[in-house]
Amino acid sequence: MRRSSAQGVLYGQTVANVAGIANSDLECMDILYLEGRVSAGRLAEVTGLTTGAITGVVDRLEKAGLVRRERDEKDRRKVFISVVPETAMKIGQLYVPMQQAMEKVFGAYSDEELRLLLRFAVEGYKGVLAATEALKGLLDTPPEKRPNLKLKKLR
Amino acid sequence: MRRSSAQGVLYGQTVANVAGIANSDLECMDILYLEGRVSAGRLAEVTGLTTGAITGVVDRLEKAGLVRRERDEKDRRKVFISVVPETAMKIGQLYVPMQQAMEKVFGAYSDEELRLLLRFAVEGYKGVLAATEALKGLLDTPPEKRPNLKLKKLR
DNA sequence: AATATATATCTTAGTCGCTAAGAGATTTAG
DNA sequence: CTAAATCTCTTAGCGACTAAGATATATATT
Repeated sequence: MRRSSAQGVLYGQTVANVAGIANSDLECMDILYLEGRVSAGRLAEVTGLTTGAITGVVDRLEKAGLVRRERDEKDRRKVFISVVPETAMKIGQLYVPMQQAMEKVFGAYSDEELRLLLRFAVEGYKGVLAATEALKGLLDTPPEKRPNLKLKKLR
Repeated sequence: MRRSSAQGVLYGQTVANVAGIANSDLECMDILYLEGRVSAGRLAEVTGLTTGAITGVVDRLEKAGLVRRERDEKDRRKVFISVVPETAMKIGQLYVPMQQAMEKVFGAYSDEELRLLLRFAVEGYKGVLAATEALKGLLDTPPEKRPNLKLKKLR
C-alpha cells in the first residue's frame, strides 16, 4: 500500500507537469473537488501551506481559468475558491486511466468483499488521522527524547 | 482512500519538516528502505527527479549522516547509496505513531479478511502501475486531442 | 460610538530545491 | 583505438515556499 501511495503521488506529478501547473496547485484542485467551495484559509490548513503560498496557488489557478475567487458577502474578509467545471474537466481527463484501472481492480470483487474494502478505507482514514494527531503529540510533549537531528520548528 | 493517501503525504511532510530534511530527501530514504542499496540514477528514475537534483538530495542526506555513497567497483561510473541504519533509525521513530495506528486498524480483521486486503493491496498496486503506463500512452499517441492547456513537455 | 483586538487574505524579500544543459569520468561498440 | 554511450556531478537561473508584516473587515470592550 505504501508503494501504491508513492506511485499515486508520481502519477499526480505527471498530471500536474502535463497540465502545466505546480504540484500544490493540483493538490488544491483535488481538495476543491472533494470539498467543493472552500475558503483560502481552509486550503492553507488542509495542504499545510502558508496563506501566502495559497495566494500564489490561487493566482496561478485563476489565471489558468481553473478556479474562481468569490468574496463571501457575509464576511467580506473571506475569499471562497471554487472550480470552474468546464476548464477543470480537462484536467480530470488525465485521470481517466487511473479511474479505469481502479474500476478494473474493484470490479474483481463481490459486493460483500467491497463492503469489507469500504470499511477498511474508512477505518484506515481514521487511523491515518489518529496517527497525525499522535505525531503532533509526540512533538509537543516530550522535550529532548526525540531524534536529535537538527529540528526545525513546526508551523 | 484518496483522502488517506493525501493525509499520508501530509504526515510525511511533517516528518521531513521535523527531521530538518526536504520532502524529496525523505522520499528517497523511503525508497532506500524499500529497495535497499540503490544507484543514484535509479533514485532519479523512481522519484522522477533529474540526476542533478538527486546529487543535491544525496549531498544533504550524506551530510546529515543518513546515507553513505559507495562507488561500484564493477562499474566505476555508478554510485550506490545505502542508508546508515543507526542514524536513519531516528527518523524511523517518527513513524511509530503511524505504525501503531495501522497495527490497530489491521488488528481488527480476521486472517481471511487480511488475505483479502493483501490481495487488494497487490492488485491495487498493479492497477496504479498500469494507470501510469496508460497515462504515458495517452501522452505519446494522440497529438492534439488532449486538454489544450499549455503543455509542458514531459521529462 | 469609539477603540482595541482578532481574523482572513495579500504583499514583499529572501531562501532553497528544481530543471536544463553540459562537463568529467568510465564503459561499451565498431 | 577511436567513437559513442552511460553515469554522475556541476553550474546558472527559475519558481514556489516561508516569515513577517500590511491591509481590510469583523467582533469585543468600554
